[in-house]
Amino acid sequence: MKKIQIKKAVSKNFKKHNHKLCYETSMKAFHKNCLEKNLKLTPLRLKVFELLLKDHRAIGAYQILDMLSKEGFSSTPPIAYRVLDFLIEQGFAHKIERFNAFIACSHPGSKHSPTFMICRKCDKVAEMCEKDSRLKLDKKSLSEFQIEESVIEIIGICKSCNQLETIKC
Amino acid sequence: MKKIQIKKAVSKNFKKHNHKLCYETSMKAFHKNCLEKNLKLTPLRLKVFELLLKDHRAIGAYQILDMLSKEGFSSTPPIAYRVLDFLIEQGFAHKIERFNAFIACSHPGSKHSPTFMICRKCDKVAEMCEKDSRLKLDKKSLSEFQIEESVIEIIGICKSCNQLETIKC
DNA sequence: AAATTAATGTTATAATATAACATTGACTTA
DNA sequence: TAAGTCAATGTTATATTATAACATTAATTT
Ligand SMILES: [Zn+2]
Ligand SMILES: [Zn+2]
Ligand SMILES: [Zn+2]
Ligand SMILES: [Zn+2]
Repeated sequence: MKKIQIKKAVSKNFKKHNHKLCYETSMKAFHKNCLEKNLKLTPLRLKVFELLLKDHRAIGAYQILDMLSKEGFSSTPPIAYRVLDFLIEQGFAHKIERFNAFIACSHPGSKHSPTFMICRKCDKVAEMCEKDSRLKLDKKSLSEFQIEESVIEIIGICKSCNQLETIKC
Repeated sequence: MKKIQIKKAVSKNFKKHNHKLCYETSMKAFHKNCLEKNLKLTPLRLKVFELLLKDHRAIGAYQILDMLSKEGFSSTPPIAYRVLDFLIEQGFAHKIERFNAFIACSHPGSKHSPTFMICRKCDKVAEMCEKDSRLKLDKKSLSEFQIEESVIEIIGICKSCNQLETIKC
């Protein structure tokens, strides 16, 4: 039986959608990847990843610590930063540099340089897939600089927030 | 008499070059812009801009404070951050988000979203001009997100550092 | 000159992140 | 299985980056 995969644009993150499906798909991929790469999926790592998946919003390390504390986990700074390091290193999460905050990766499994769209009204974040975001650099620059990674963060207003604004007026 | 402007690629920032010329050109533009926009070019602002222009490297706020202190300026954190805010707001400087550090703008005069190439060996930074860096986003994303600004930071190894490495081997 | 505002000065503290070392628990391997 | 090893977590302390709030000074306007 063939799986039919309906490809959804990243902009769904900004709208109402079946988030349970998002969550479950990501969580399944997380489990699968950890198994394949023989990475230890500990309760702490699982919990932090769960928090990062909550609602397409980036969260700060200290917010994570608060939530860990409420759930009975130890919650001193290194606890959060170490798990975040692990998740980022393994390609399961990203840091949003602009906001010193963290979010689950939407295309997990290998390290990559993401492009984010970030709504400054609702704070929701969408990670674009590579084919939807291409940085075109001029030939000379490319020849003189060996690119290793990139930070691309687009800040603006998502359609939902924009429409709300229009209605208000 | 027509001015002949020899357009230099940003990659010059990574190489030996006539930096006195860089410095003077930028400083002249800073003075001119402040005059035109009726902005107060105070000793403090001038000094901070000067520091940011030093050598195509981004510097942190607390490094700036150290240097201000050595030059007899007051040097508590708000001193630096306020001047940096002014310079960024007016389009004379940028923050490199990835490193929480600041650098003079290479195309000053109006606010814009820069693209940086940053060498992780020598820490030198080059701000690309708009025509040399274009972010191509897919149509759907563009139609569903109103872009206001972007952070684009490319990290890698510059040609000079790369050659040094090769020679070493 | 008085009033107003912009810029700078100052004190305190918030927010983000890392260093260094201790403990625990799982996995080897003898 | 007991000893040894190593990865993960726990803990304390501290470093780094940034802002809030209010005071003073200098420039500009009235
Ligand atoms: Zn969702
Ligand atoms: Zn990703
Ligand atoms: Zn610029
Ligand atoms: Zn270099």
